[in-house]
Amino acid sequence: MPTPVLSPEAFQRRLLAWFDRHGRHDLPWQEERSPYRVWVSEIMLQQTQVATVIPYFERFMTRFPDVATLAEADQDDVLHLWTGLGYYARGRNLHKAAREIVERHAGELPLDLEALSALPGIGRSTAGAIIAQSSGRRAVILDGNVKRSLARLHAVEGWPGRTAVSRSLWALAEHYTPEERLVDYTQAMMDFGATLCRRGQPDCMACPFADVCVAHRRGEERRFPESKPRKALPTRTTRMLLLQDPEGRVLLEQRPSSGLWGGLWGLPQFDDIASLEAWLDSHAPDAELGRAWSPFIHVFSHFRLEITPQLAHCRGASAVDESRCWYDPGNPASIGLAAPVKSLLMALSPFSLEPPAS
DNA sequence: AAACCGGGGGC
DNA sequence: GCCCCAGGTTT
Repeated sequence: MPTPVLSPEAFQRRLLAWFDRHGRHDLPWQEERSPYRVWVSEIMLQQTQVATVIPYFERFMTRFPDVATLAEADQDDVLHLWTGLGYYARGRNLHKAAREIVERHAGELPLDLEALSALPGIGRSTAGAIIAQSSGRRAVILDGNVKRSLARLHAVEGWPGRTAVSRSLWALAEHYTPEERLVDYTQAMMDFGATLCRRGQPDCMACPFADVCVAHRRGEERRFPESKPRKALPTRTTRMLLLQDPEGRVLLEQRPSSGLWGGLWGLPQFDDIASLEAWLDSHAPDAELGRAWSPFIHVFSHFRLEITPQLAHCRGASAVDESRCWYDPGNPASIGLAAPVKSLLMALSPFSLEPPAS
């Protein structure tokens, strides 16, 4: 664990003094603090800011006032009230967990870490928040706001997604967590990160920890927590078949409507030369392989595609259906083409003799 | 355009 | 057990 900047008692004293004056004390789930209300609010807050969540929370509680009502509801009803919040998997998990709570826990949220985190959609931090907020028992939280605050306060190096960094932050969170006033303490930690130790503009002038914050003393508060390392783009490889008929037309296929190049027209694509040849055997038995052009790279936001164009020639035009057509490079039809396919076809046109540059 | 986020899931 | 991703929004 990084060296704590304060004793737990000093940390709690400063934080709670700040919270009493500047924290949020009138959120809907702060009145009538049942485990159920805290749970639903925590799930909603995982994905959305407080101001947006409030009306959704109110509607949800009116329609599903308790675990049993939620468990009995149709999933569609639940997702209907979730509409606009996004991340529907979490709405589905909430519903599924309600049914498990009815079946396995007699309709009451189990207030221990292990049983809570076994429920779908509830992990270590959310389980801690539910326990602390609804029972006042000691439990540790580490959501995004807390991670950011602790990382700055101690200048914890590295991206919190890394196991070692996460372990350090959990250890610090554990170190500072008090035995008393857990409801206020956990709310204070979340509020502190959300409203003062913000990601973009931390309000260090108003911060009760400015004198001990390592990042602030170094003038580097914006550097923590470190962001996810930009990974070098992975490279995938593919072969694109340029099958030409005697008139020089090229066979195109329409791609599936979703996914990469969804709905656009492209060349038949294969992972390797063997599957390309197998495809030719069944679709154009008279075709003869021509030469392969040198590979070139097409860059996407999340990967690089190394494309090896493979020429082939056939005598007659083989079967064409709704998702196949013969494309004349000298007289191009107006159809949507994937960018690298377009440059390949232009390279085939009578006015160009060379494959595209890489 | 990129960062963000707790949990789930793949390996 | 480690790492990556989904899925919308915020910056």
